[in-house]
Formats: sequence, C-alpha cells, structure tokens
Amino acid sequence: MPPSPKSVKDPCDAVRDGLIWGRWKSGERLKPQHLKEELGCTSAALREAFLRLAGEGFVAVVKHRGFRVVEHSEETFRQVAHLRLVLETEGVELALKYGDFDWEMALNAANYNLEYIENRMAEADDASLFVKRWSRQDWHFHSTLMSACWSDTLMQVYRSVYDTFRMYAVSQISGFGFSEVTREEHRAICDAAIVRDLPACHVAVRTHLVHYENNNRQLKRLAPKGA
Amino acid sequence: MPPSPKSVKDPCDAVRDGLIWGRWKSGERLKPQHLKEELGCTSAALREAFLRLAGEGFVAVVKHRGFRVVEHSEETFRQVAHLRLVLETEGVELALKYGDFDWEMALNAANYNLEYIENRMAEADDASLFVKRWSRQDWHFHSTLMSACWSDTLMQVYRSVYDTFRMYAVSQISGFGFSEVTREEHRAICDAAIVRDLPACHVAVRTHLVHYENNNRQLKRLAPKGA
DNA sequence: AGTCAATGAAATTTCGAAATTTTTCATATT
DNA sequence: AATATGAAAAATTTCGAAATTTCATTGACT
Repeated sequence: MPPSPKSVKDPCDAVRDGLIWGRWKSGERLKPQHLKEELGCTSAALREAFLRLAGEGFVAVVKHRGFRVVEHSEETFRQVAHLRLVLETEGVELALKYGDFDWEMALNAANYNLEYIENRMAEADDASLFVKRWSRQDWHFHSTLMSACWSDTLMQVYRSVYDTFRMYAVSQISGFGFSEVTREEHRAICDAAIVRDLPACHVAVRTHLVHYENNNRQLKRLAPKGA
Repeated sequence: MPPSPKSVKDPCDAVRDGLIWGRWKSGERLKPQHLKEELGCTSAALREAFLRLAGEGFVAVVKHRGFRVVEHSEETFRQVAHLRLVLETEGVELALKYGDFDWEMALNAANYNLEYIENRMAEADDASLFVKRWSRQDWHFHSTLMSACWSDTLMQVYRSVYDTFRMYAVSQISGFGFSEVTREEHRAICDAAIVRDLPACHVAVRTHLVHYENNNRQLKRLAPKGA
C-alpha cells in the first residue's frame, strides 16, 4: 500500500481546514516560506491556495505585504451568524415548499446520525475528539435541510457563510461544537420540516442560531463540561 | 504626461470587468497564453487573477483543464436574482432601522445622480454608451441604500451577488441597463426608505427585482429601443 | 466502415531563481 | 533622549523554462 493518500491532498483544502479549526490566530501572518515544509509543498503552491482563499474571504491580502488571517472580531461573528440565519430561513422556506419524499428521508437520516454523535459526545470524557466529526455531520444536516431549495447559488453562498461562521465560532467559543440543547434543537428543526410546518421551522431555526447573534450574553450555554 | 495610468491596473480587476460585461461567452475557455498580450501581463499574473476570481465564483477551474467562464443559464440567473432580492430585503430592513440623517442625504444624492443619468439615457440615441456609467451609479444607489445595515459581512456578500447578477444580466438581457420604469422604481425605493416605511420599501425593492426571477415572461420590458 | 490505440502538439501546472518591496537594525544627528 | 537616515536582511512578487497532462489527429485492426 502506498503512503497515506490523505497526505497529498490539495494545499488549498488543507489551509482552509487549518483556518477553520484555529491552526492560526486572528490576523496572524501566513508566510509561505515557513509553511511549505509543514504542508509538504512549495511556496508557490501555497501562494495559489492563499489567493483562492482570499477570494473566498478567509484570508486578507495586501500587496507586497503578504497574506494574513482575516480578523475575528466579536462583531464580525455576530454579522456572520445573522447572515447565516437569514440564508437558512430563506432556504428552509423553499425546501419546505419543494422538498419531496427522498428529501424527507435524507433529512431524517442526517438527523439520526447527528443525534448519534451528539449522544456519544454527551457520554464521552473528552468530547473534543469528536468535534470535527460532529461538525461534518452538523454541516450534513443543515445542507440536507436546505438542499431542497433547488438553488445551487443559495447553497454555494450558504456553504461559504457556514464555513466562515464555523471559523469564527472555533476562535471565539471555547469548546465549540458540543451542547446539551442542540440535540433538541436539531430534532425540532427536523420534525417541523418534515411535517411542512413553516412557522414552527422558522422558529426552530431561529432558536438554534439566534444565540450567536447576541453573543455577549448567552454563549456560555455552548461551553462543554470541562471548559 | 506618462501613458494612461489605467492601462496598468490590476489584471484581476480587468478580467472581472471583462467577465461582467460579456467580454467572453458563457462557458468559454480562458487561456492565459492567448490573453497575456491583450492585457499586457504575463500568463502567471493571469493565472493569479483567475484563481482569485474562482474563489469569487466568476470562473470555474478544473484541474489540468484550465479555467472557464461559469455557465450563464437562465436558471442560475433566476437563482442569483432571487438571492439578491433576499439580501437586499434584509439589508433594507436593517438600514431603515439604523440609518441616520447622513445616510438619508447620501441616499437622496445617489438617487438624484441616478435619475440624472437615466434621464440622459432616455433622451440619447444610443443609450449603450452610458450603460457602464449607469451601472456604476446603480451600484452606488443600492450599496448606499444598504450601507446603513451596519454589517460589512452582508455588504461583502451582497456586492458579490450584485456583480454576479450583473454578469448574468449582461449576458442574457440584450441592452441591459436601460428601462423607462426603473426611474420610478428607484424613486419609490428612495422615498419609502427615507420616511422609514418598511413595508412600502420592501414592496418597492421586490417590484424592482422580482421581474428577473420570472425571466421567461417579463424580461422584454428591459429591452432598449433599438433591441 | 467503425472502433481502438498510439503518437504528436498544445496547454496547464509546477518549480526555482531573479527582481522589488518591505522591514529591521544600527548609526548619526538634533 | 528622541528622531531621522541609511544599509542590510527578509519576504513577497514576478518571470521563464521544464515537467506533466490533456486534446487532436493519424494509423492499425476488427
């Protein structure tokens, strides 16, 4: 068997992953020459990755002064959280209108898998080991929920906003990912969606996300046991 | 006086401008080697520009198969138009809430300038000569309208969606930019915004944009005299 | 006649080094 | 002591050529 295929993945994806999961701090400089060893690629390849990520809004670029991680302020997090709520509210409205039985099944399955992980995390001593997998499943749930909106454009923008949201959440919320209440919130969204109760679904989505907008007060609820 | 300073502008901006204004067709291949002479830069510089524009969603990139203009289908145009409506609806709601007197003045001025151009275009024999300037002013009006939302994040996403919308509009609507009715529509938006009549403003924004969503039926109204 | 394989051409990607620019640090001056 | 000047160092950007991959045409075979 050849050496791990995962080690040769696209530098762009590797850097985005690092950006999202707090590999570098807010505003930190990203020097191609220092990172090329760590990621096993040349500095030119990293430059390409940074350029594309600049277009996606993850890194800031100033001419002749290199690349930096975008600033993670409380204010920008609040803004991204609000934007995510707006987009998901719209996506849910369309999805409840156009979703078919296959969509119901996929949503139900996604919620089941998400609950499974969240139950395991609730029992685990160190939930942080599950966070990345939980996040993948959380994305799968929300993207499945919105997938029936029949708009690739909305999905693309939502994906970008979701990733940005996650980046800010990781950097600002200690132990982001685990919560005792998200299980019920996800279930409420799923149930309301499947019975096509739009007002209830909007309320459920809003309940799920509105805490991040007023982050000064209620973020504590998201901290894990050992935070 | 040295040769025009505009000739040495960033290739990225030059290409984005070309993309928006139909310099290349939907799905057309973008070959760095053929374009470097026209834009006066090396193929590597163009590569950088394409990479960044890929992150912004203007060009599609497939590994080892180069860059292409994204596909401009009627369906994607409809989706982008709808997304623009959603974002502008949200932005307007916040702007009417937070806008101060300076904002009112700026919006009024933007509308005044926009009306001036639109009046001139209505009189002109060949309105196409004004289209780019009209578009700049149209952007200025809409961005001013939303600027009081107090969310850089929303503004960034809106700017991206607006540019994409314009790209699709240019490619699909012959003589995009001119219309006898947009003057009244812009004025209605402006008036409702300044008196903080949110329902009226939402209706006005929706009236202004909803035609693009159902593009099969009503796009004719946007065609210029000589189309 | 049609399908498949192979060769040659064209294009993209990658790489390393040269050229600019910024930053830093030591030195001199007010 | 603080500011300004200047040169050295570090980093980024740019450039051109080599390496890899794809695309198109030709030729052989069924």
